[in-house]
Amino acid sequence: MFHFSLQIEVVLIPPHWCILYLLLHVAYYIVMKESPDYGFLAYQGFTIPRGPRSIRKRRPRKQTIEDGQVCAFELLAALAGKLLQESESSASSNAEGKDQLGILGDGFKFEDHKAFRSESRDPGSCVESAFMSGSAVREPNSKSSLRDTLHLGDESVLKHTSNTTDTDLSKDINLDLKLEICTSNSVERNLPDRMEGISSKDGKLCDNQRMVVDDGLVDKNMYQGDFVAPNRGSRNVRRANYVNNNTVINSEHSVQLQSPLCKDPIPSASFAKHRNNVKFFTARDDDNYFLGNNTKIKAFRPESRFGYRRIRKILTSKYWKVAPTLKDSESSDCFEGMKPFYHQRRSFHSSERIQRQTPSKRVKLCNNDNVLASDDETSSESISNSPEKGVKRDNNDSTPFLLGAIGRSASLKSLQQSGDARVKLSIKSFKVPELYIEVPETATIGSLKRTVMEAVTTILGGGLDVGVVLQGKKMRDDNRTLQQAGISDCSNLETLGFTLEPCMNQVAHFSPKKPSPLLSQDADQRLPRSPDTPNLELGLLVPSSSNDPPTTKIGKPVDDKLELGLPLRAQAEACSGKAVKDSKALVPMSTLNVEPLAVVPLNQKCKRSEFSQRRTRRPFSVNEVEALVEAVETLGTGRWRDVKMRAFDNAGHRTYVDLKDKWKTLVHTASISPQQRRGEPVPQQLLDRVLCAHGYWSQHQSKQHGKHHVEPLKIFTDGQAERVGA
DNA sequence: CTTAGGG
DNA sequence: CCCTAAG
Repeated sequence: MFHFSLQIEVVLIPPHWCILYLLLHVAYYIVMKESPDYGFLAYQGFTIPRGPRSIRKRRPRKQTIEDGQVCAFELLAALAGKLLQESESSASSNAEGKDQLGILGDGFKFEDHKAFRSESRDPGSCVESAFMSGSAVREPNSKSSLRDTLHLGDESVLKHTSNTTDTDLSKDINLDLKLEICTSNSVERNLPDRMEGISSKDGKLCDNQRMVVDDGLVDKNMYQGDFVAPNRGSRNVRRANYVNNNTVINSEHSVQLQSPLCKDPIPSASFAKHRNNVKFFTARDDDNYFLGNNTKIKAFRPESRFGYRRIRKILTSKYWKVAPTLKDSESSDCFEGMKPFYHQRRSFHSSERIQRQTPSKRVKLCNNDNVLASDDETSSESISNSPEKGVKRDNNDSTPFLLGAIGRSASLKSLQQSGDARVKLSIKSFKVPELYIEVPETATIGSLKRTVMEAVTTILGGGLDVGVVLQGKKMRDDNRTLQQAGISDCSNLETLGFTLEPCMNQVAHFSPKKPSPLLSQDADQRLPRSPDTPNLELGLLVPSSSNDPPTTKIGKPVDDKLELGLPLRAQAEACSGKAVKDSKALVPMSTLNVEPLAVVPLNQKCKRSEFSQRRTRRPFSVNEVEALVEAVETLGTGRWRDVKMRAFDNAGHRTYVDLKDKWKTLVHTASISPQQRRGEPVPQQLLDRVLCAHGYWSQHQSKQHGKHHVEPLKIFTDGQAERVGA
């Protein structure tokens, strides 16, 4: 049970822009709760508990601590976010959004790695992978360590919202963990990994602290990320650099954290694969923090673009229900990449499945007593929140520790300025991908902790994408504007949720083959699919406050813009190149797709939309239809895969089955009277072509492979079809 | 994994 | 869109 929360600002993009930009100011806090109550160990079987049955039973954190056990793992993970802000228009609006996020600064605390070391007492383990909160470190016995560490509270949020300013926003991260214990398991390995970071902040948290994470699993290679933590108030940021080539950050405002490079060389070819570049940075001045995440995880088996469905399937149906033995060939396949991490039997897996996970409970960090509160509600949304459950802050305000639901609350605001509407929202928590952990029964609690930590760090450090869920539906189309998705509608904000999920590079729209190393898959996904869009450039990266030099978070010579911008642009270029290749490349559905999502009653969302979630509906735009028609005219109706590649190659969604289905409906649509048609009207001309092509290919049996090349019927247009077909 | 169809 | 049976 991890509680993970963060705050995100979503900037609405001008209507016609096809890019969805999210700027995430993310602070991660991960806490792992290992209280015996969990019963992880209790499970002998292969089934894994979905989550803590009863969190309430858990003992207060402090107690655990007292027991001398590591109560929680705290992890500061960096997550990347992309933000686009239009500088010009934003200028005016910035005033409002200015002090929005202060998350990182106060929210996190980094500790000395010494503490960690002290922590590692596990006989068998070399290093304790647990993260201790700063306070904890200092005062191991302190019960309130967590609390201190985390400055999470509604207050901050509120302040934030109110733009009061420097308030800290902190978030917690909730993770649902599944543990699988195999009796037959073998020895665990301890691979120390460490993440080190420095965070600065003016507030309560110690500035210049650094965090060291020891992750047994992670190899040096695994984490080759840079974590940049925002430095809000501190002038001096101290930077710990364990990484070989770390750059030092001198920026006053920024701090850079470098993720762990382990000294321990753990030879594993597989590790090489896991490289993360995580950037965690924030800008202090304008209060805009950017989290850049450049991570790429290959741990997961690459999924073909066409195959995401498969994964989905796996995740969704049978597998997820069955407690993950991972015996499944399929599932193992999916995760196979992960295995290398754990040499022997130890392994953890994370998958999208998580998202569908049901009844997982969320644990929230609580106040002074370090109590963990659980949120019973379906994991599905970060949306729902239960402030009431939260514990107060140390301030003893009665303010609930946790923020309200994501998007919910006053913090949301949309204003129309300069024609640019903005949506502001805060995210209470992120859902993190499910983790599968396998440890021997004989493993010690400490090793279990380490294992979890490893898994968590691996996941967080390397491969998460942010998912957007609206009304229980995943918003998969990154090209869609918030407006189009209906997010602009204030009333819907409550149903807006975010998830962290394993990245699926493969699904990325662009350069699926291999994303540029610089780019994070994250970025990938968020990039506008169509290069055509003039606005691409804009979108990318203009930091919300373009004027915020402070954002220089990156200590490197490069300024933040560069940091972010370059990669993105590069990618964009790549894309465009590709696009060029595929003349059929679809034009962003942007303008055409106006169809907002139906508004679903809030209640519905709770309804475990989490698991059997249907893909979000993405009506085909006219452009897409045209591309489809064109492709079918050329290729015929039996080669959907080819059609897909030809015209929708870079449309991450849109499987060939989708195309086939669409064609089916198009044919139907074309055959009915215009009055009976619904949805975005398809130009009659296109429908005519549909009929022509349909007729033509029906006769030519394009589907039959035996057939030789049938002439594409590009020739016809309109009325000529008949003739040709004959 | 693809196709083809039904739901 | 989903799901599945069939290549």
